[in-house]
Amino acid sequence: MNHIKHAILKSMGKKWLVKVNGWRLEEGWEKFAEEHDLHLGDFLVFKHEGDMEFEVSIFDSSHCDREYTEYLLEGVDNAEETFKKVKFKEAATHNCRGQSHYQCIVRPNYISNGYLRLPKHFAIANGLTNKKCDLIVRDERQRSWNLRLVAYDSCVRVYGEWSNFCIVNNLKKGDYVTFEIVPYGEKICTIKHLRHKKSDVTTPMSQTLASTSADTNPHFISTIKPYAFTKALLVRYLPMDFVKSNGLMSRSEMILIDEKQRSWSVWLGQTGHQFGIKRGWTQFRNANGIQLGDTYKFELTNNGTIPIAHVSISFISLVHDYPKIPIGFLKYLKGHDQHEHAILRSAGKTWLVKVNGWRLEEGWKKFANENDLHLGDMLVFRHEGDMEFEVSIFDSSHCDREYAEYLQQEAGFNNVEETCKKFEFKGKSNLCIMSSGEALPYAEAATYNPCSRSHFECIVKPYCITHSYLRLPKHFAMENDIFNKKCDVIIRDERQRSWKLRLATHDCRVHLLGGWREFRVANDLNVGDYMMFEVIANGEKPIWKFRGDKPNANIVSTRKAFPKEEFATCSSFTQSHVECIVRPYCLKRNYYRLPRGFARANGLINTKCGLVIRDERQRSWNLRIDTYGYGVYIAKGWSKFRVENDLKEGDRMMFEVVSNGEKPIWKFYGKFSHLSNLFSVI
DNA sequence: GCCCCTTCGGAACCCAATGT
DNA sequence: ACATTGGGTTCCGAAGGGGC
Repeated sequence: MNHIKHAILKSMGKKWLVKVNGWRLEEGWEKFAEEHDLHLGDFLVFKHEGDMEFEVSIFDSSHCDREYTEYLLEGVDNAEETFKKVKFKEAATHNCRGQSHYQCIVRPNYISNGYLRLPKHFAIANGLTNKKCDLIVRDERQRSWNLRLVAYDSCVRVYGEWSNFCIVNNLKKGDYVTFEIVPYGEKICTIKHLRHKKSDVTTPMSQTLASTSADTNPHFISTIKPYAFTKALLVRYLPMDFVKSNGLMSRSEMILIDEKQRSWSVWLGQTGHQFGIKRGWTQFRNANGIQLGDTYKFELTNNGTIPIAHVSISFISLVHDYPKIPIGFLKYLKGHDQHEHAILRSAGKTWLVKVNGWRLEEGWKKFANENDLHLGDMLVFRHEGDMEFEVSIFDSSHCDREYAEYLQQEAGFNNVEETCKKFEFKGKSNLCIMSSGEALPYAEAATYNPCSRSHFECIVKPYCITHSYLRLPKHFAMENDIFNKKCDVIIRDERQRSWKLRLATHDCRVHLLGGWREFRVANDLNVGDYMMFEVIANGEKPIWKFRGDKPNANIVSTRKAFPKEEFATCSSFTQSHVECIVRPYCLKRNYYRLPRGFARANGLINTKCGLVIRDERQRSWNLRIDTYGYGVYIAKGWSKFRVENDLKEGDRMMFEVVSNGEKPIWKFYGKFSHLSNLFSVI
């Protein structure tokens, strides 16, 4: 395999040549990703067809093959032909947003006002400005509402049955809803209500979480016991060997990530000899509809100060219970609802499975057992028509099970060509996931070294709080080619939450904005706090990792050496006085730069003239005032003055303008090492 | 359904410190 | 002597929110 330099990716009848460097897809991959509009959370299946040619299937958040989804949008109604292409996957993913999507948190006035206001960018992107037209909103249950879209006052609003829509869909303050524009005739456009769910404080709208890792983290599998339904304050016990082996006894807080990738903050604590979740469990249990007897996997994915655990239930139910065909896929099976059975095919064998209300029932367990399904396995169902599905099974090695078994038998295989014929592997479309510590291919994970990646460290400045952006260091911007680049950036924080922010260059500086405030608040960043951003992937949508704790020695920015109260290096308390601090450059160079305000007030802008400075002991020095570019300086004679007054870095001094003629005369009030001294003089 | 005031986000500008 | 960089301020349009 090492000699292979290129791979050919095939999708939708087209081919892309991609450079292979070791085991990494490099040159050409970005083009492939761009042309397929890949998003974070999309899921790819690579089927090797020999000679490094891969047929790539792309799955998006609807659980359905992208190609088929696009086909549907075109309004084609040839069901049988279409079903030949249909696939769905049974795995948690996240949502991706495009211009035709609009996501918002429901505000109280959305309901009380009786209208919904659409953001301008969304309205423009979809040609809804300057338009008055009828509108149909269809919800997840295919119910329709007739609404009226009205644009005026630079706003686009939706009236009509909006109130009814809110009531029937039980929309409340804090819920978030997603709309997708679906073309439907000339004058009527359909905004399709995709979904709504309660947002919680730990899950801001902008966040989209990374998927869980491969099956390599400490975990245990258990069932929900009756005590999980007792009083909220009682401990929801964790197995003690798990607790001890992972050092959880010393922790008081934990983040649980559920299958919808929502994060939940819970308190840990001890009761007698038991240890477990004290607070927060009830909310987690209720929100996830956890029932007595449910089997679940508790996987510790990060064991930092605040450990992070992924709790999954439906993976297990795939094996022990009866799986349900995803809602998103049901619409593609229209016309097949009279079928009582489905045929599943895998590895050349077939299983007859009873279908009840789109749930796979009788026969499923046999299929699961005979295919030895395990927690974390992923299945891809390809509908071949007439409710016959070809099922591909992927295990935690990311390889098709059939192939993995072959590998085991043929350990140390040499017949690459023969093997590759059967080979399929899957990978997250986004390099972020591929390169994250947990999800790296194993060989790569072992050599993962964050220090080798491009990163920058900085301190939170006051402007970061008062303004909604962070300026990025120039060297970092150049190094990562983000100068003059306008794009989204995904930042994954220490709690494994992902944030979508934006990069933009203004005034020759690259800014991190569009969600900066939200990110800062959620990560409790305040003036003086340390921050480190590390580049994980640097494509069209860069992905960075954020760290808020300093890994080692103090990091002091050059400007940090002068705390906030000293930042106003010179502040003239009247036009004729100036207080100054001796900066390092004043010692290295033969000049001192005057504050522009003071220079302006005393007519010194663009001036070159002599200057006399007298001290309190009536000693005097002849100096010169000079103008270089934008600055006004005390130039010639400065060094002598500095030495004779024994000025050192950090010393404060004050000058008073005595006369302002052709050769100004200033009075020097000596140096003050401390602010208090300065005040006593004033 | 319309209007108007407030708040927010972000682009542009100003200025000081320091690098070359 | 000029260039570069970083921190801070100002201004203005867009969005939020509430009254009628």
